[in-house]
Amino acid sequence: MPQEAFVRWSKTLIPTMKEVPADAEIPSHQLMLRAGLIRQLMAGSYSYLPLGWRALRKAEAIVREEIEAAGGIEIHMPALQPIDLFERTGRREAFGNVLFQWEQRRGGGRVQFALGPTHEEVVTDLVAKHISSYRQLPINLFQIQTKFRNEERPRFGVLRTSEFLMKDAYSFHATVESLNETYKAMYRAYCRIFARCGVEYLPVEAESGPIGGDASHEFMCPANNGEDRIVHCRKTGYAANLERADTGRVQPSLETSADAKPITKLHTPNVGSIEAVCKFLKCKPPRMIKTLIYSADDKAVAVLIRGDHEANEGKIRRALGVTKLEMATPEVILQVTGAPVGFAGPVGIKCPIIADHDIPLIFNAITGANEGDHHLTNVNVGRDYVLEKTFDLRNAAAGDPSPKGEGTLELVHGIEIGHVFKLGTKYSVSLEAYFSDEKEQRHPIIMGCYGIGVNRIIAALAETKNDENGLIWPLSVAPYEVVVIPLQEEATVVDAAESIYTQLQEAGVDVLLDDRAQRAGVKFKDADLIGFPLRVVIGGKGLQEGLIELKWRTAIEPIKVPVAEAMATIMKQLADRRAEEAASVPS
RNA sequence: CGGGAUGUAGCUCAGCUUGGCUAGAGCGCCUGGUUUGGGACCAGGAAGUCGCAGGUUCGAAUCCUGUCAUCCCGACCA
Repeated sequence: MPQEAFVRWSKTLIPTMKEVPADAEIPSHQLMLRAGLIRQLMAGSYSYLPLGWRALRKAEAIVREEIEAAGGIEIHMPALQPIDLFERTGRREAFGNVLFQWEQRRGGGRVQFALGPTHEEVVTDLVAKHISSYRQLPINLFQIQTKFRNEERPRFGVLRTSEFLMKDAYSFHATVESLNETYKAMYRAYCRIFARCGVEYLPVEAESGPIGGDASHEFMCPANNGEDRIVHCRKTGYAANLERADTGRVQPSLETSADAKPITKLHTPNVGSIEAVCKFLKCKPPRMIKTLIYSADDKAVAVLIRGDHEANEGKIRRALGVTKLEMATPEVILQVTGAPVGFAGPVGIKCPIIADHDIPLIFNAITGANEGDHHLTNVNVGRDYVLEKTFDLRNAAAGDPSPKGEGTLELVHGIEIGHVFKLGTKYSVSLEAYFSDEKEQRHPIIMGCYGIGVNRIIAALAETKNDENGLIWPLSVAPYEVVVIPLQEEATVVDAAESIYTQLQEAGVDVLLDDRAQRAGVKFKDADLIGFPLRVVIGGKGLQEGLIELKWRTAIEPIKVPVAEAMATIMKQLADRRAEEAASVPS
């Protein structure tokens, strides 16, 4: 961070709040507001005040350093983009309402604009125009820039906003091997970035699109208020987005159990949902077979899922080998089941059936009777319905075996702070970014893309690193590393504080002087709330004994040092703490 | 977009059920004084078209209708 004019509390804008604003619910939002880091303009739009902006810029600087070390070349592309580019990649429709777009008069005509939600189109177009030979590849271009997304529902303070700072990098390659190499380098850079910022992170396997395999990883910060759900196995280290996670189960026996009770039809008037049936029959959802009717490439198919599980449409699509999958209409359901919605079951249904691995394990199951207002009980595999094999068709759940063969999965919430993705040639083909190889053969350029939500690094830190007194910053991204607090307004105290403050400033330490005419309690409370890593207190009493006081935000007790040794001690402690933080950064 | 809640001073909120004089409190802010190592005290003061519009009424922060905004749950989220 560049050296800047001395900053005194009284000359900057740090509007701390004693009370919790009514609109903020989660800790990061409340604390960032109370500590005076941000202020809301409207839903999903926040101003970054001096402290918040400083933290954000420090995180940004770390991101820039590491991406450059990984071979990234910084550019800056316009947020304002022609809608035409999104038409060409089909993403105008894919983004839908998320894309900010409008039409405006210009010259004699009308132009259609969009605000960039991300820059695959713009960067691919740029590369298409200027790269034509394998000799120019690979190249890795990145920028740190404001992105715009018309989120249907911005929420959680600064965690989900319609305008945010993103580092987006795009790599271009002649070969998949080259892509894999850059992917690995960026993956490593991401680990270093999050470690340096002091934010906990967990790389998880994510939906990978057309390339498959290990083509996509999300970097999650485990947090109770995170919007994403991930499964994690402590024993094997397996971690994946819930959408994507394998469950590690195997196909069970499809034979009818010997002591199966005879099948029985029950009258269940107006009781359609799983919940309602359970209440009516006084049973638990794991004994129910949920029969979901889908239209798969326009053909009806029944998907059997245990009552307490969630169907995973991606897995169903893959098991069926279809591209189009949607819930069937009530008409189709009536046709294949002979009953209104809510009473479907596998027994006697007039369409193909596929079942999740857990279905045959339900002994004496309860399911719809394919007849209005009726359910069947004691339904058993083999005797009452036949399956050739079973599939993994549902979201993983806590307690499932890890796909790595040992250990069990647990479910945790996470804040997505980064995403690396092997794109392949989707954008290069649609935007005609081709290169010629050494034999003059033309190929679409192979791409990777890599995003980091810089605001989310700060928000994730605020969300996960705090205590009842306020925020707790690591040195690396703290708005200021040190706050110097003179407790009285007597000249001796003020002079001593000014002296330390000036020396720290000259030594390159990021320091703020709390020169307000406030009582000690107010200054201490604010310092804790904001979470400056180190607090230097100069008070009349201590000064009489020739002592000043150092207190780390994370420490319980302060350290008292003679004035003459203060600078040396502070510098030493800062160096130690920096080394400590650096030790957690992977090489 | 469906469901729920809330809009009164910079912040937190009371007042609204049962309409009635000049709309209140605490914190913050300004002035003066006393204080001074963990969100001080006393005295005085500034600050609000009660979200907005319409309606009912002699009279509306309060009742009715509409509208806007914000928050929460859900749907959505390259």
